[in-house]
Amino acid sequence: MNIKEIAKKSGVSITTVSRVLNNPEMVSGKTKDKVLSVIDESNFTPNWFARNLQNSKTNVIGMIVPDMSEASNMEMAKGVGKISRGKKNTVILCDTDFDKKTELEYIDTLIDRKVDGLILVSSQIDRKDADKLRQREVPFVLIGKTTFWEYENIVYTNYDTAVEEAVNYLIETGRRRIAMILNELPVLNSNEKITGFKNALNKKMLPTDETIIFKAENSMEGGFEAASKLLELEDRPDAFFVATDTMALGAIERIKQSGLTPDELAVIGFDDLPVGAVMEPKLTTITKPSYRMGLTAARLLFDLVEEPDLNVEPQAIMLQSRLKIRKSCGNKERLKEIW
Amino acid sequence: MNIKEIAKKSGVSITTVSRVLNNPEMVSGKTKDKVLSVIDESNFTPNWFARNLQNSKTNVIGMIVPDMSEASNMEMAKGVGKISRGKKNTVILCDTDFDKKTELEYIDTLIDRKVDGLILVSSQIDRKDADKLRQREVPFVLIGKTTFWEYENIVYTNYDTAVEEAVNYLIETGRRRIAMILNELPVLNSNEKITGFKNALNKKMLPTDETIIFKAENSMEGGFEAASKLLELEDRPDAFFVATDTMALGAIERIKQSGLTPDELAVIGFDDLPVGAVMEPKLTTITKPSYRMGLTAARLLFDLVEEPDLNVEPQAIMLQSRLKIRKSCGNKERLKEIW
DNA sequence: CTGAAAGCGCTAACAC
DNA sequence: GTGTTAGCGCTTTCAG
Repeated sequence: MNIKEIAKKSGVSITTVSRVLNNPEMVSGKTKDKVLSVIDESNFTPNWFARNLQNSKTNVIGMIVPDMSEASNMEMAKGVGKISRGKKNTVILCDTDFDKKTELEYIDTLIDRKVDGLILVSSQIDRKDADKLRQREVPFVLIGKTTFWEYENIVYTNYDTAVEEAVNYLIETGRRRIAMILNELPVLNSNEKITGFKNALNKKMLPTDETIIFKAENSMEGGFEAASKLLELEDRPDAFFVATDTMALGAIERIKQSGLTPDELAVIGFDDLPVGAVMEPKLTTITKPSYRMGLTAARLLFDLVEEPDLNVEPQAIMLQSRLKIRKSCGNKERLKEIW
Repeated sequence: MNIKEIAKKSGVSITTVSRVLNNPEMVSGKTKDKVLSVIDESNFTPNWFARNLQNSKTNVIGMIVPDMSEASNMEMAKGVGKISRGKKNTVILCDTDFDKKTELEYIDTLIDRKVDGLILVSSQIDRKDADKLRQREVPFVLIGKTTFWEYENIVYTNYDTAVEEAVNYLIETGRRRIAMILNELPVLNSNEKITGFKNALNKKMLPTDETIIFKAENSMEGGFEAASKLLELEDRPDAFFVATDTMALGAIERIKQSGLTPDELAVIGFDDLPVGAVMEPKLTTITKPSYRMGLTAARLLFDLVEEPDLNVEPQAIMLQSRLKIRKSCGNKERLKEIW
């Protein structure tokens, strides 16, 4: 079923059918109705490829994430999907498994597919890659900072200051030897967390002890093992800042085995996984507005797609992460806990 | 940059260029090298739409899931992505938010986009929809049973007998009044779990008490509230079978508040979320091979895509779910616990 | 308001 | 081995 047959059945030219589809206001009421009814009963939809051969928009956007099994990435994807659906767009979602080469390959494939725009989450591309991307004239929006984010369209959250706030809280509630358990990937995100961590210590004139900053795999096992090593230290820390809730779950499990209480050893995580609210002790964590970051990034992208000439300054939009204090830090007396 | 320019630069016809791209064995070594080098330095990639206008394969498959934030769905997606990537295919992933209308819309859009095949997870389509789909000649594979799965290509797991096994375990360890907390969505999956539940009771000649089968929203809050109501019953159950781990987390939180121990009130969940292994008490649950289901479904789909004429009988592939016993059921003496 | 005709970039008969 | 040419299904000038 193609436009030609529709034209024949309706007794008009293919041009007219095409216009009914694309510029209905140019067609008289009667012919329009006739053509529409024929289209309807033949249940015809125009060939997408033929259409796009003429180089209009494809109504497809690409989204690349490092890991689909990370809940926060999928929250973002839901946000993006929400907006896209409203715009009658589809989203191609790709998972790079944290591999930069894979990311670049996906970008190529997607551009081949002539996606109208790209959303890159925790991207590993560098400035050169970004410049190349710009030459290809595909608008793109980053979620999460990259090495060169200053003049890009980007939606990010304040990993650094959020961590700083958390560590600050630990210090203010009397902790003096604070260890960090850090996810290795994505690198940048991890670096930012370190920065926040050190800033907090510096500002309070506390020494930074690099030997109690542990890198670990972002899994419960990773957290468990890192915690094990930290607990065996002679000069045992009195608090852990753990850079992801997933690792924090493992760390807490290990701490429970050791018999230490939150008052003896505080733990703060990062991500606000739902489970943190029901575990024992409930996990103090940092909550990040993933879904809203997805919404925001998609809206920004569609602005770029729809008005490519507007040529506004690149937008850097920061959405706030914030500390959620729960029992895993002890201090019952000063605790207003939130589910 | 198009094939014509490449042809001119290489001093050959466009046909030859096309052949270098698609049937290199038909071209002599020298011309091939020449053309390839030109292609390379012009960094040209053939227009995907023009190519697909001739109706070959698009190398894109569609995958539709009810909810991207469900971990098991994303495990499946990872499995599908793994296989697709090996086949140089891309995957369009869509989230229906459990809405049948949305699912049908996505199916239409994807077919419009001429995807080579479709993977439908926990699909809500009925036999009529499936027949329509078949008329459109797009191969599809279901993951998880539908209302009419008998003669379809499908990868599923034994929700019913897995639940039966779990409930059986409860009975054999002395539980007599077993309540069920059930996710409402996806409906079919939920129905199967009920079947397994009732079968277990029937086979042991225990009465089924419909008043202690509670439907709940699949969230921790849903589980928490259902558990609350169940705990207030005069004739309090001595075990909960909770149809998802997420709800089980909420239920256990509520039970802990009540002070009851696993020996007084056993809980079994379903899904084997990683967190179940570190919570207190560790959650007895049913583990489902999501990733492998994704792999298997994708392999099956590509078989259909690559050999559409083979016309083999539809394949129904069952991958086994199994019970993982941990402390949330009490019975310390008979427990071999697994992380 | 409508139609004829020229492409869009590529593939695939069909010749040579 | 290579080139000529006719489409694929649609949009878009350009003429009526």
